[in-house]
Amino acid sequence: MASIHEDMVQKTKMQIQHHFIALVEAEGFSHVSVKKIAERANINRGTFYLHYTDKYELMDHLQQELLHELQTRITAILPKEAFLALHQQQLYPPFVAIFQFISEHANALRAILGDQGDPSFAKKIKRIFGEILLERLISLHPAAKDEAFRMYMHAFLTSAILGVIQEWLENCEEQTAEEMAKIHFQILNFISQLRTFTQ
Amino acid sequence: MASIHEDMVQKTKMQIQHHFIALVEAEGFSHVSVKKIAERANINRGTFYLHYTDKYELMDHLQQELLHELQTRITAILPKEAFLALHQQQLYPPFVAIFQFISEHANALRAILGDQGDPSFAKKIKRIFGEILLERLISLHPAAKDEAFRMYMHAFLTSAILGVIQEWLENCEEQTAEEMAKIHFQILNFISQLRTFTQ
DNA sequence: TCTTTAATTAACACGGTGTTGAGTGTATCA
DNA sequence: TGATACACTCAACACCGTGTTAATTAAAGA
Repeated sequence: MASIHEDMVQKTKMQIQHHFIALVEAEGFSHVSVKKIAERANINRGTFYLHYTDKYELMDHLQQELLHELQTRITAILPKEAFLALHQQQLYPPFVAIFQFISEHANALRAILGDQGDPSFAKKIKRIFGEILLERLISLHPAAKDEAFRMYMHAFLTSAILGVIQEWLENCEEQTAEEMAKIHFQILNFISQLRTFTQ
Repeated sequence: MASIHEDMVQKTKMQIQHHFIALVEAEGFSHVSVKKIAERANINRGTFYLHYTDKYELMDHLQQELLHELQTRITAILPKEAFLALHQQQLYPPFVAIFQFISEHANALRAILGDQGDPSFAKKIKRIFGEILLERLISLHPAAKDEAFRMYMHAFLTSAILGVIQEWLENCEEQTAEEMAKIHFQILNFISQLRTFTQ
């Protein structure tokens, strides 16, 4: 086992994935062709087809890896503790960890969530955010019995969170993960004071 | 003037646009080909190229029309009056008008903003929402001097608003434009009460 | 040494692209 | 009524990326 053949396969796959990400980030998924990937990765076009059937399957594979990693990190968040930290103006480490993960995979995420990316991936991320984090929160509201309200509340908050992440990625992570967590807290504070400012 | 030739051109362009929208909604922009458009619209493929150089130019044209219409409707909103209406639990007509416009062009917007749509269009809409509506609001906050905070606050709110619109489009507008305006108010109320619920 | 396996190479049919040149039908105008 | 202007049709063209195939090379392990 662990033969050099398997190592070779892994190495080739890494090559393909790396240059695929770079190409999607630069030109957008729709303009990426198997031919270009092969040229950049210095492999024969036929070799690509030994590992993936499609550029679509490759994208899928990449997305599922990222989603799975994200999911485990989001699951680690305990809403009560998170809000406790918010009130005490303290950073909540599992929250920071998510921004760190995003920072580590900024290239891939920028490619998928960027201007020429895949809206369906954004939707999957929103679903994960929502299922794990928001359901309990939203259900506290009296209007939450209303199916429509829950649905749009969900869309509002998950889109907002993802929007901030996308903005961060676009700015090439000029802020550190800690700063992003702080900014999120500031935003939540601002929103909860909206009434004061507009009266 | 107003010759029958010009009428014919208009009719053909309408045909092309209509079937283009239907195809993008059904299969996603990347899977739409000029060939398919021509087949559906019952025109010769060559005729398409008499009017547009590309499927990309066609998409661009469609987007610019929608953006321009949206912009005029958003400009009609006066933030002060809007928030006055919010506090008085009243509907603000220019706000409702925007949801009506979206409803009227639901097919095209679903195609462009949907799962297989164009993320760059979403970004353009966010910019319009932000430039016209949010700048004055955000600048009221003490932390607004911080460039980064303004930027992310902007991303947060515009993404949230657009997210609700996208959810509405996905549900094939089961809610009326008035209901959507109400739901937006409910959401803002909920957010401003967040502290209460989490204490 | 012989086998296994990843990758290479070149060729193939297929399908969409964008362009061309010749031709059709209809409305406008002299 | 006949000329002409114009939108559109039709068929053909070279071009490019796709996905598949069969034959071949190179390197590792038994």
